[in-house]
Amino acid sequence: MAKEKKVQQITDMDVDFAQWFTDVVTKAELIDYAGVKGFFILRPYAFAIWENIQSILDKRFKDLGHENVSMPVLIPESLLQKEKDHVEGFAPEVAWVTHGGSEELSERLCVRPTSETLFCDHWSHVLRSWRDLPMLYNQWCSVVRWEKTTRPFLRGREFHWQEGHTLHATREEAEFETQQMLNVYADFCENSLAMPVIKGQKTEKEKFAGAVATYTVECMMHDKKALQGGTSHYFGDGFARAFNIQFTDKDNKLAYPHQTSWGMSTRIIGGIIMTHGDNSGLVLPPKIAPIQVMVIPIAMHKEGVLEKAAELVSRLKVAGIRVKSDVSDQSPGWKFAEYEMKGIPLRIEIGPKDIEAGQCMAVRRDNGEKIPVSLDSLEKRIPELLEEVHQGLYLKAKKNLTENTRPAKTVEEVKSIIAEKGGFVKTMWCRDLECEMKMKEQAGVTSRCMPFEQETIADTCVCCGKPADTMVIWGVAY
RNA sequence: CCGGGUGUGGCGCAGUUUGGUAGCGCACUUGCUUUGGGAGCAAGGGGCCGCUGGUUCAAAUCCAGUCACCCGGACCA
Repeated sequence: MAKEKKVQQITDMDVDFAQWFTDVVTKAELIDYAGVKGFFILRPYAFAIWENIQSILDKRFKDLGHENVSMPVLIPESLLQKEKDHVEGFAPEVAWVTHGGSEELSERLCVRPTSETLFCDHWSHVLRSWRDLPMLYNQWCSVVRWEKTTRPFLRGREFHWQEGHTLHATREEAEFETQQMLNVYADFCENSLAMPVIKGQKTEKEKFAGAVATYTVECMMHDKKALQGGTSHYFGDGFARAFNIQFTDKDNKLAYPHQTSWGMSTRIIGGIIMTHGDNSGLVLPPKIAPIQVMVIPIAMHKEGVLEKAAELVSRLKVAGIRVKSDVSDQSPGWKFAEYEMKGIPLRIEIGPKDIEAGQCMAVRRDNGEKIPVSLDSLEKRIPELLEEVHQGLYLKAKKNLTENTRPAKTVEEVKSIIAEKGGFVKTMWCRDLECEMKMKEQAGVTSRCMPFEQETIADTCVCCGKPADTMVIWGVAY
């Protein structure tokens, strides 16, 4: 009976995945819709997740020598225009500011969709010598892109992200940086978010506007669609030339620096939800969960229960666990369901019977397993259990990715795999844009990436049959 | 941008066909009893029926317009 009531609250994910997602983001109190289409309020619980993501990434960036800065929110039109490919890529989806107060501006200003042009303009002012390099900058901010279709976390007209921008003396250094930051994202996804990734390079068609090369970590969601987890671009010196960024090198010659940028956004929270969530709601990976352990006292009115619960909380806090207890007068069953909805990785039940037995009951959110934990070993067992939840989530997601990535040799094969099973398809490809377009038209898939870990599926392109030595992962993307 | 859907206490909805005192469930407040999977009883509070105009003695309901959001598609680093 209780079960029935529970599932009535949110749509079954196997019936309507999109509706399930909407239900979860609202019922777990992550977002609220704002007054303007495509703008979302990140409620405290969602922002706490983002802050945990920020603090882990920010530390890694700084450990690698990056510094945080803040660029303006507005870009003059003339500045945006400077790099041809870049403006072509972004102009259709920028928001314009045309008035200051009641006065029309002499030049319209766009709300930044990304900050390459701002960094470039700044660097053209301050860069002098090879001794100034590398410049390793990052900023945490929000950007605006006037999307037509919007969804919480996945596609908003405003979204929060970090954008790293770096400037290097040589091509080699910049390329190294690009790969290094891609690896930071891959490691973060796998070890902090329990989301397995495929690392690879984007095709010409899918690469960033103005980049020489774009790299990505691609994730597979529970519904087998693809989500880009993070992205890292190598720019060569194209932007430097367009913005006239030059430095005097060791030989006293003027040179153009090589540039990178890389980013991860709040979209990854959508990825977390769609990777780990289930029909009871959200499931958060322990490393970024705002509350890792929720202590629920049972039969609170009984002597000593509340005191014992408070003792567990303070012991776990000292042990470095993000822990809370719920001593409200809701029934235990209500609390169980509530904190499952909110995705808290571990629940601890403590009642008179437990106290008598010198234990508490830990319940894993990922698989529902109930584990008696001796109160003596609390500080040791709870972190272990959190790690086990992380592993459990990772392995489940990995299994989903592996089992739903299939090789194919013909377009027909791709088409039927996508139609019948979904997921990723790996095929050989001749690198021709025409074949890539055909895949979209005929099979409804876009290229996700050319994985670093290449395999030989066949000798010829899946589409045109010409000789091909590049393996591409195809899929339907968010 | 195209198609579909929805706007009624905080949330979810009924009421609209056939105009006539604005209702239900959850949530909220107070009290008592409960507490190992969404507790029970009792008493309460809370509404420009998205907005604008029209028809009418009378509009949540009919008509016209408009706005917003959701879903799908197209589009989109």
